[in-house]
Amino acid sequence: MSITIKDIAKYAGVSYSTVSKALRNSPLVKEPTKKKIIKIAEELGYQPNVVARSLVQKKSYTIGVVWPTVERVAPSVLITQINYLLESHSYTTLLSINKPESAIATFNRFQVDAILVFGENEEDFNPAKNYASSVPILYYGISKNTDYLTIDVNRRLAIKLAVQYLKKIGHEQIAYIGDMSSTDPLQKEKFIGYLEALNELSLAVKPEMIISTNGLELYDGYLAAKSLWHAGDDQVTALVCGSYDLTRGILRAAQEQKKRIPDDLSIISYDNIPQVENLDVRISKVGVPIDRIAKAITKTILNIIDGNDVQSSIILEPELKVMDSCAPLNK
Amino acid sequence: MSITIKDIAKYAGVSYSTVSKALRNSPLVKEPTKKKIIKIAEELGYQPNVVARSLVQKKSYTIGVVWPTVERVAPSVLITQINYLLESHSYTTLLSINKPESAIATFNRFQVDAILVFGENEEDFNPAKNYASSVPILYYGISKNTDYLTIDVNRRLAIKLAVQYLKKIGHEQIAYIGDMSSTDPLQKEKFIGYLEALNELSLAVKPEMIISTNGLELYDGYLAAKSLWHAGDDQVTALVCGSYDLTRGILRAAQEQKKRIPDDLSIISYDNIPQVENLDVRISKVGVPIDRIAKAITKTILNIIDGNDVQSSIILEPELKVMDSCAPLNK
DNA sequence: TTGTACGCGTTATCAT
DNA sequence: ATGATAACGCGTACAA
Repeated sequence: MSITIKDIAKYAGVSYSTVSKALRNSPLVKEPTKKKIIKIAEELGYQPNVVARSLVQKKSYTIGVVWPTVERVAPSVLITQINYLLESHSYTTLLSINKPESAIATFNRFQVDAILVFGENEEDFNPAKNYASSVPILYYGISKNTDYLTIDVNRRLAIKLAVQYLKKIGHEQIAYIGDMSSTDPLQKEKFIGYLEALNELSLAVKPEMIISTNGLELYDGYLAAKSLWHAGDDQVTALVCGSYDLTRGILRAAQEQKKRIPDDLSIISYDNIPQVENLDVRISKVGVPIDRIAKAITKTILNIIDGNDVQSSIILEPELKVMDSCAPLNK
Repeated sequence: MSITIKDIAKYAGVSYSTVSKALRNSPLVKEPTKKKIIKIAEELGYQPNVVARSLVQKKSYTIGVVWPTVERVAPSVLITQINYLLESHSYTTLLSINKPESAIATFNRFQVDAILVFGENEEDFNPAKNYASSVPILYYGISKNTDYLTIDVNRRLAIKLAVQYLKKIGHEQIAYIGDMSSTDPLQKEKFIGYLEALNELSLAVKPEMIISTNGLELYDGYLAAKSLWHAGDDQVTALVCGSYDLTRGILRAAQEQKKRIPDDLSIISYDNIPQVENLDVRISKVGVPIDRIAKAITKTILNIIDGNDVQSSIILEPELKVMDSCAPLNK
């Protein structure tokens, strides 16, 4: 049985409405009384009951996050940052790992102020289902065009930027390593970016320079890099890689094969996260910086809650950051 | 603005308390009225307001899970199962990725019925801090002995079982691959189990047969296995491995080195999860089966909520499941 | 069988 | 500056 403002009131010899005001730091309470009440509250270990508060305020200062794939490591950095940013705006973040439909229902019953849905493999996900929700929902990482509020990053353009830059510094034999095996449309987007870029730059598409991995783990990248070189053709001078973990694997393979970076091979990695620069070689990276994504999502959520107008479909544009892993090609 | 039982009452031409009873399937309401009310509720898309309900019932039918390490893949299967089991008991699971202290405070304000804390690297975690909580807390994966309610698996015995079995079928050169580099006490426990088993069986401890990885990823296992064989000593006839992902890497390395399993090498892997059997070779595994852990945790939580007596420190004992990856040693 | 009234803990409005 | 009181949505004892 936790203690309430009424307990504090009895203790302090004031009415409980005064306690409420004091704890909310209202100017309608005299300084000394306020001090006294706050002190008592602390002593008793008072914890405001959010349930009662949100009942009267119709606001819970809580954001529900639908997180159906705990298994996937990728967006975890993102959710961590969003959690932090929202906290600094005194919002609490709660996650549900249920299926979107039931998670959204849960959050509705909990009267959260907004719901953030992380996209997953399309199979059991379909925003068109139009989940009944009186709470505004923001979707992230949904490739489909929908009538719903979405925010996402431009993966296609990211890879294009990488290819374009490599061409600009003289490379023409540019390989791509990424996961095209899965049904994940997000991965496909990147590959399309690669193909489009080659086309626009009038570079030939060579099948042996396209390696599809069977996953997004380090080892998958390691294998892919080895198979790229196994062909024995050392023509490849530059490489675009679809994710951070794959890049790590590629570096390991390069080390093993005594390939020097960037002397023998220039590399640009997708995933604009700080970790990329902490690898053995400071790798060039492309994509929307993760903190920019986190900020954009947080801001959008707060806007939605405040009833401000928001674009129904926000696309974040990628940035290329060139580090040590790229060198011009001298023929 | 979501709709309430009052809206339904107006619509159905009854009082709202009748609606409340009908929706709770009370026998005090006539069947036809009940049917009618339920139908209307569905049509209007009524969602009971948990906030109001838990205020009056002092029960939210919600379990808070403190999940400070979204990044770690390991326990994600576990939380998924727990979530499912609790759901089938009509409890909702909510996660917080905040630090334990603030997550616990949050869940207290939300009046959850119980809190489940997943242990993490000890650094910023210390149950001795005695977080103020009027809600019962259950800790999982805390190695330290505390006064708090804990439930955990016996990792040390698990590895011992593996070593003992290998000895029984004739092996004497038994290697161990695991992560001893981190400060994670859970990993250390496993290693201690290995050493104790060797001692008890009067087997020599050979440093070259103990490979410490620098992580728990597939690639770490791959590297470890290679370095084990690189020593050129092919004396090792059996191997105990500290985790599922490491085992996957070891298998890859074995494939590459044309080592046959179990003919050239017997393997037992820690982590008693179904996935282990789906690898190229059906690997023997040891540990507490994940669904048994999930069931035990769920049951304990429900017991705590119902006010039943629970052991303050529950230890789950491991099982060894021998599959294709072990063969007797014929000298 | 159905309706009325009260309380859960809090905030907000009005009166003192 | 402080206190009394009505709401928020729901469940339940009690009255009808």
